Amino acid sequence: MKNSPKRKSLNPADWELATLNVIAHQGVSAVAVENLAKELGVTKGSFYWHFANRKDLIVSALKRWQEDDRAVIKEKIWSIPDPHERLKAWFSLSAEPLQSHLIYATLLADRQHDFVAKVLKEVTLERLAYLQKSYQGIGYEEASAKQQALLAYSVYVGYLHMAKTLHGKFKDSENIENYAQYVASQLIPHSTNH
Amino acid sequence: MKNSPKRKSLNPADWELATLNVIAHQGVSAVAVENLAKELGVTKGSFYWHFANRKDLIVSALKRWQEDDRAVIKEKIWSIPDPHERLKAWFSLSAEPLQSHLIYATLLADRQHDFVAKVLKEVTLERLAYLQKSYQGIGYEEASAKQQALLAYSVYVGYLHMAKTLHGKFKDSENIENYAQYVASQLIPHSTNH
DNA sequence: CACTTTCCATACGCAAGCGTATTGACATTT
DNA sequence: AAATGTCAATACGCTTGCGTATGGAAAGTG
Repeated sequence: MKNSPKRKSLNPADWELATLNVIAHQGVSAVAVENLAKELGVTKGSFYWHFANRKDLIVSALKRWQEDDRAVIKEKIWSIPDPHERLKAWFSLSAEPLQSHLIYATLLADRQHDFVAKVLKEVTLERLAYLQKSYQGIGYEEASAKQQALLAYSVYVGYLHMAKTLHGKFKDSENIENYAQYVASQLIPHSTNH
Repeated sequence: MKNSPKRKSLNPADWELATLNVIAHQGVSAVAVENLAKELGVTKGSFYWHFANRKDLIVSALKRWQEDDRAVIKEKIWSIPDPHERLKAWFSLSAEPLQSHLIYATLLADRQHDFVAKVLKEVTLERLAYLQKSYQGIGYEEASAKQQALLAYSVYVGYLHMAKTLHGKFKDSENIENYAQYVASQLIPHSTNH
């Protein structure tokens, strides 16, 4: 995991990415500047040149994650015009092993920190709004679309945790693609308009 | 939150319950013996008489939680003979604001610690097995009952997190009972045998 | 009343981890 | 070449929190 031999100077992005990596696998509380420094092949002295303090780093990293994630979803999901296909794409993407999912799941854990809770709430509400819109697009009225979006999103969140918690018992015995198909079939009513 | 004026001697159970309380609201990593001691009106000296170390305390507390939770669910859910009613009761219980739910949700977060992961996996597999059995009881064949159980359980887990993440925006605007009803209607097929 | 158990207080050592201060190496600019 | 800016190393202080050592009070027990 070390750096390439010929090291150029580090920039904030390097620290942020390394931070997101730690968050994804060990949570926010495991973010330690001295460890990160070691991982990046430098010492604390470097860190405090780029960032004011630890919180500054984490907030910056989360901001980066939020923006990147928003961009990906915008491009891969919300760009799809047909709401039915869009929902299918959503469930499909949910099953992909992206680091972004890992981070989201971990943040759900670390929401004790207020700055985490803030980002989390924003992202969640944003996604729920889009899901709701999609369901409205296939014929649900506003209130029921809201409920259905919440249900669908809960499945997503639950899936993330199950995948981690069950570890082997899950990925191996059940075929993930299979399961994703099943979930979609249960949560997306069969196309009504074509 | 202090103790009653006339304090009797503390026993391990007192420490375990206080620990579970902290876990429910702030997570495993927030369990600090000196804080617990202060909360219980004593000092560390007392703690290390009852427990070998911090990990010992947490493991004991989790064991207690696991046993208590198993007992409650066994009594309130698995005692119901009709599988259809049993599933309804499950979703109903899931929406109740029990501390046990809080703890479960928090443990999902703190599964970085191997001893947490262990308990978590046990509990989850146990619950999944029972859910699967219930679905088989209403006519699902084994494989699809397994998938459906996983789906239903994911909704439960997702719900726990949504409730926390969305905070006000959830409990207020939407009626929880309403939502629970809706979820049940989506995840339990209408009774086929009566 | 002695004596032992049980429970707790006090004081200490120690490691992890944040943040600061200072100095230095290298590159860029003037 | 000198001066400045950029990035990093080293050393230090400080807090939190775990675990240990030891002594003491209260309650039971003979």
